[in-house]
Amino acid sequence: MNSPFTGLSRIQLNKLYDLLGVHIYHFNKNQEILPTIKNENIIGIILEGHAQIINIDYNGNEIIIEELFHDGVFGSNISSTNNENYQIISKRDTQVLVIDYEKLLNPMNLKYSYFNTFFRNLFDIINTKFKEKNERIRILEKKQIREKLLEYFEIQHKKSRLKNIYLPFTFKDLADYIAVNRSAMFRELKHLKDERLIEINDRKITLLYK
Amino acid sequence: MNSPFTGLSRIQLNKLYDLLGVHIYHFNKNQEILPTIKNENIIGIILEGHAQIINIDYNGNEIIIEELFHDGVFGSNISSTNNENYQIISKRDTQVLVIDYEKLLNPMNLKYSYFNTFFRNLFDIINTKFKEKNERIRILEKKQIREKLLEYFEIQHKKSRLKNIYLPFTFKDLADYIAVNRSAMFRELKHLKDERLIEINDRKITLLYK
DNA sequence: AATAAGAAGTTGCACTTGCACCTTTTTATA
DNA sequence: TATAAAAAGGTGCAAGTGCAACTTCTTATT
Repeated sequence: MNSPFTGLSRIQLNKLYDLLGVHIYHFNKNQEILPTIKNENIIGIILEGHAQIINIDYNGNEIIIEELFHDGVFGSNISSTNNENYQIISKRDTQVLVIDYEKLLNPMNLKYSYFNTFFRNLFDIINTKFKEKNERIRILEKKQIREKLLEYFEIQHKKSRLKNIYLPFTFKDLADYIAVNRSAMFRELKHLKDERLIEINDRKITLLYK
Repeated sequence: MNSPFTGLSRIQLNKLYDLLGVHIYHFNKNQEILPTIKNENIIGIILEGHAQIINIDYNGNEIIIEELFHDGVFGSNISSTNNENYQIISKRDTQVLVIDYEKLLNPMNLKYSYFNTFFRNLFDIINTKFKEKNERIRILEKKQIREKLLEYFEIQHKKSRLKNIYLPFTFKDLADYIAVNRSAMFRELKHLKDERLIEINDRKITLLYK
């Protein structure tokens, strides 16, 4: 259910490609994706590889907005990519499928069952992304680092019901994700450790209060 | 294009209601909407009135997540409402149309052109909301109040291309939106005024640096 | 295996912010 | 139109945080 192509046969997939007039682009490691594919509104799907949506503010700070892997969906209307301050960078060899947004919304498409399947999948994926954005906002709304961390733990805990949280990225990335200074975050993590609320082993965080 | 029902005739609308087995609920001012309508996954559309999605954290602070007016769309998968910390409150007499999410995603629906029109509209609305969330994240990521304000001004300015920004809500709401202390925000607004970067008249903010 | 690059971890200091607590002004409601 | 409630505006102070500047540890890359 996490792939936009779930429920489509190989034949249907080819028909879909024809219908939408898709293009497939190849990128090497550390290439900028947007300048190649961007013409007005598009939706991109990562067929293979790994890319990051990165925001660069006017101080030159880079913030990872989103990680894109196999079947990851991005686009001017879906992700934060319709702004000059955003880049998408391939982190290794990456294939990207590009669909024109206008072609996607052509009502004529709706005659074809394979399109409707695809569109429904896309709808579901975007809803999932939406939830993830809301999760992040819930964290960012918190005013203190401690509260942000505890909210992050809370969200992860509710997903797995486990006391252990395995960071899917580095602590530096976590600091970026909750939008605080890395050193200040470490200081607060130390406080939480000292108060025996958490334990940290590599990227495993154990919630002792759960 | 902002209504989920754009492009549908009255007859088609009734067919759509039948197909999706919708329910319409009425709320008076300051009633909680979710307890009445919530059973698992739903999508709600405000037919008339005004409601707010509100988050209440463990300190009892209320944060307005979203304002919902005529044709406003919310739901467990679309908005932040699938969490016990969220409430939707009607701010005046309000009519809400409720659709079961599972029924919405029934592939059989796709045979009907009026459904496909509706679904396409919904897709577009959710994409718009997605953009709005990303805008807010861009603000919340900023570490300082000044930077948050300037980012907020920047986003509003890019939309209208005007030097004047008209706040769609109170300054208190703005403080909540950018997730900072109200007094601290006022202090920073004062600094910006003193430096002659902005002027404030009621809810009109003039950007003197543009 | 050597070197470089990045992540993890720590600390002092200055600046920023949240918070509590005011006053004044505006808006809503009996 | 009187009264209450909410918003706007302001200030001192303590606490929290960003930032710079390190060291140590781990992971890539030649």
